[in-house]
Amino acid sequence: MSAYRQFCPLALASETLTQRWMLLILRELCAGARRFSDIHRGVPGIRPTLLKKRLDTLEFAGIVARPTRGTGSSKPAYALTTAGEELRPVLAGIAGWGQRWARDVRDDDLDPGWLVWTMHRRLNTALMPQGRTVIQICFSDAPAHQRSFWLVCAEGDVEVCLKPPRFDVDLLVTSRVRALAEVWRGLRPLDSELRCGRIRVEGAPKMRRAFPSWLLLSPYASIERQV
Amino acid sequence: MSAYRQFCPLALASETLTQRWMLLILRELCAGARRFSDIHRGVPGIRPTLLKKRLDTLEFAGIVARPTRGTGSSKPAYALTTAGEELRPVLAGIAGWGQRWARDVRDDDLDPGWLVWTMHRRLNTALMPQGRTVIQICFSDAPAHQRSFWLVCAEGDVEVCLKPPRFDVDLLVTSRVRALAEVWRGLRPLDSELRCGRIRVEGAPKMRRAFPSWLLLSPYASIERQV
DNA sequence: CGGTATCCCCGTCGATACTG
DNA sequence: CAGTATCGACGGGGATACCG
Repeated sequence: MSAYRQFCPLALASETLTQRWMLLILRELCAGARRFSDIHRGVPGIRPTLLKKRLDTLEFAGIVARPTRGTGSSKPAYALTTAGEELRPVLAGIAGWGQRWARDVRDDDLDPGWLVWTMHRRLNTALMPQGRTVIQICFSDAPAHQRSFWLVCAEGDVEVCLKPPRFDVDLLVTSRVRALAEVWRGLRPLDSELRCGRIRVEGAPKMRRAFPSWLLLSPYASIERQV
Repeated sequence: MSAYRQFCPLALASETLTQRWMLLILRELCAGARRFSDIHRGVPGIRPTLLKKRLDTLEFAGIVARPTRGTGSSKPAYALTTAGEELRPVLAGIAGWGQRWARDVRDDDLDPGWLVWTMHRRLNTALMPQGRTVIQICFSDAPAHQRSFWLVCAEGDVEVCLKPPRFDVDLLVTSRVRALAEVWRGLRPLDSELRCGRIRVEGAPKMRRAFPSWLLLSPYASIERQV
């Protein structure tokens, strides 16, 4: 993207921030992603080549730093600088506006894999039973290769598996993609979806009752949509 | 720009907002521009074709409305909807971040015409003498065709002229482009630039003394730069 | 003033394959 | 895991000219 040739602070900020994929990459970094592959999982549409290029641009702009660079450490990582941290409220502002006013989602936008990936960072593990909890999410209307996902929760950590883990499933959640996505977005309350059967939960009664408390929704779910 | 295919509110908002020129067009609308040519003067780099296309996109997205559309009125105008008004704090957030953290401006970015255009909306006409006040701005290092501009202030209204108006000049301000731009951006105080002669003001003593109070700076001038 | 029409270039991005 | 190399196509957008 060539520059705007204006010294307005909005124009200067835009040069970097409005490049394609940039805000989504920053969203992942704000959400705590540090490794290349984790950032990529949160922005699956981008090619690795381009992701690398964007990360280099962010580093050059002083928004991202690579703490381990040059240390020979085997764990490359990306981190937000102070300038990057200050983008948090900016992104929150854009997202908040999007929650209120952006277009409706199309079926195209409903990527089940991404839904699970973004959910996995917003599970209240503190309320889960001791030890390991395995939740299987089954999307009844998804193509075979992204029908089922497994969330393995242990010691406050949540891992997303695309194949059945070797552990027993404690809770099976079945739903169409859109139904769960709309709950996630705060457009419908979970309990009403459970009551009318659009989302079903199977497992031990204790687990089933606790499930709604585990599921933290999108950070913007509480902002009321205007359109 | 093709869509991101994510139902994240940030992604949905980005689809429209991160299109090239979009934020600058919205900046002009937020600043009060209503007519096509006024928007264009604030974003001189864009082609009319593309500007029209972007405005249509904004209208389609519900951010801009055309109150006179279909009325046969001869004064076409663009206006922000409620959704558009709610972008104000979002743009202010991005610009505020830019003021603190964006790259330094290059000589390329120092368009004198744009500086005058953006200044003309931030003149404190209430403090000016009754009747008409004409300020000539002369950029000593600018190419001939954008060396001089005239601000004609009358009845609370400020007009930018590229050619000498038929009225006498009350105040002549001479400066290099960068010097005035840096004052505008809040990087240096005006009075020190006046004292050291990097910016010179000629005219009746009363006018000369009043001038600094007329010149409101960039809305972001008071935000301290961090880099 | 407020746009259109047309042409064409070049940079961006996507696809695929490969590597330390 | 964390990228790199190479290639090709597309389309956004820049330039110029024109119109009601």
